[in-house]
Amino acid sequence: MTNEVKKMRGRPRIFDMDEALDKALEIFWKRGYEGASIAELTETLGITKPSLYTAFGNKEELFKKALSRYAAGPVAFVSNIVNEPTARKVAESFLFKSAEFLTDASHPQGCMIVQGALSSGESTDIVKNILINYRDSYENLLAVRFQKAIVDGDLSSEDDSKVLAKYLATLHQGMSVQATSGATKKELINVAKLAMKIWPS
Amino acid sequence: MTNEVKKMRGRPRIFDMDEALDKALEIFWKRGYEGASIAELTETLGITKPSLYTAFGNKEELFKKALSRYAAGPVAFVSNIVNEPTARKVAESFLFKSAEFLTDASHPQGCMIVQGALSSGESTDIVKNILINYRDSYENLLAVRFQKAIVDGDLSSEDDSKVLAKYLATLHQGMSVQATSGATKKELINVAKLAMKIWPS
DNA sequence: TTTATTAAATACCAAACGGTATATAAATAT
DNA sequence: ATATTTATATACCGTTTGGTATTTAATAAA
Repeated sequence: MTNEVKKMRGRPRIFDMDEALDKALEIFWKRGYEGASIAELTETLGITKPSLYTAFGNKEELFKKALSRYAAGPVAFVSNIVNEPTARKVAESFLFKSAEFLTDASHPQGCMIVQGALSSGESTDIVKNILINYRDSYENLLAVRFQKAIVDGDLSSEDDSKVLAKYLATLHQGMSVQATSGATKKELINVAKLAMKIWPS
Repeated sequence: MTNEVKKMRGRPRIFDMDEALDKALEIFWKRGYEGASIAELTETLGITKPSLYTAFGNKEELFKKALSRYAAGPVAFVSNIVNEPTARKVAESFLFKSAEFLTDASHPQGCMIVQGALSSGESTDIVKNILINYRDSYENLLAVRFQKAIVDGDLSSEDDSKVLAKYLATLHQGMSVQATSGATKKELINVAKLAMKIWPS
């Protein structure tokens, strides 16, 4: 029916926005929000500053878009984890997939949502809070899933879904720091195995 | 014998270096290396830039000195933890004291050694590596202690001292991120309690 | 009292920061 | 063909960055 290629009005963009966004994502992932300079971004994307600004708004907007792409791409697996049949499988999947993902050599080590803006100047408070919300959000996803497991009888009513979720989130965030510092996949898997020994059922 | 007050040669320094270092430490702790600007540092210390530079060298030197002070002061307890009588007490002490320290309202939340320079520009690679070494160093302190515990019969020969140490270090680093993101002492203590359930002996 | 030494205060530096004004080029709509 | 729209490229903006040259003040040694 309608043509796939939209005929836009003005001069056509010379670069692919999604490809550019992927490159920007990699810079932000590696450098953090503050550590990624517009200069490095434009060089890596192969475009000029005005092109970057007309396409993405400003640095903060670009970061937000790269972050959305990160959430929908590399770490999309987290959202699916809650579909595992048991709470134990959810926890295992979360820890082991984290260990693998965080040390994967095909992209920067560690998690962008964890390290994107931890300690930085006052000017980055907005970005810092966005990342805090993301972290809270996936921790909450786990907590809700474990609460359901308690109702299902999969976990005991004496288990604390929120504490279990925070335990996993804490491990994930710690593993992210470890990965950035050079820890190997093997080491993190061993940590994950050990961590799973607390699992109640 | 020798006088306590050294009579220095030139014009006397108008400020106390240790007090200034404490203030600098707090800024670096809160902002990270990159996020702490010379402007904020001089304002907080109440001294001018040339005074800061003659007293401490440059930003990197000041950071290193603040970091030494941090290691010898706020987190000195970590070095003493290995003196606990059993491996279990070492682990408990490490996790519970971390939970308390990281959320203590009397100073910035989280650990400077963890968050001082995680993701940042290329120019901070030296500082990044210094912090990695600090983290490796205290993880190693724990590993050595647990190896001794294996020899003592306090831990089984089937336990892996390095994995146990990395497990604790990972939790500490994760708790640091949690503390910075607003987690309470109570929440982190619950995580620590849960984490201790894996303990082999 | 002079000299040497060290710190203070003011003013300044080049470079990098995020961001834009201006002009031009390339497309569609009329 | 012309007008409109949007992206490009070049050059520029003020601000902030970490760091200093220069002068002056305060002490101890000679």
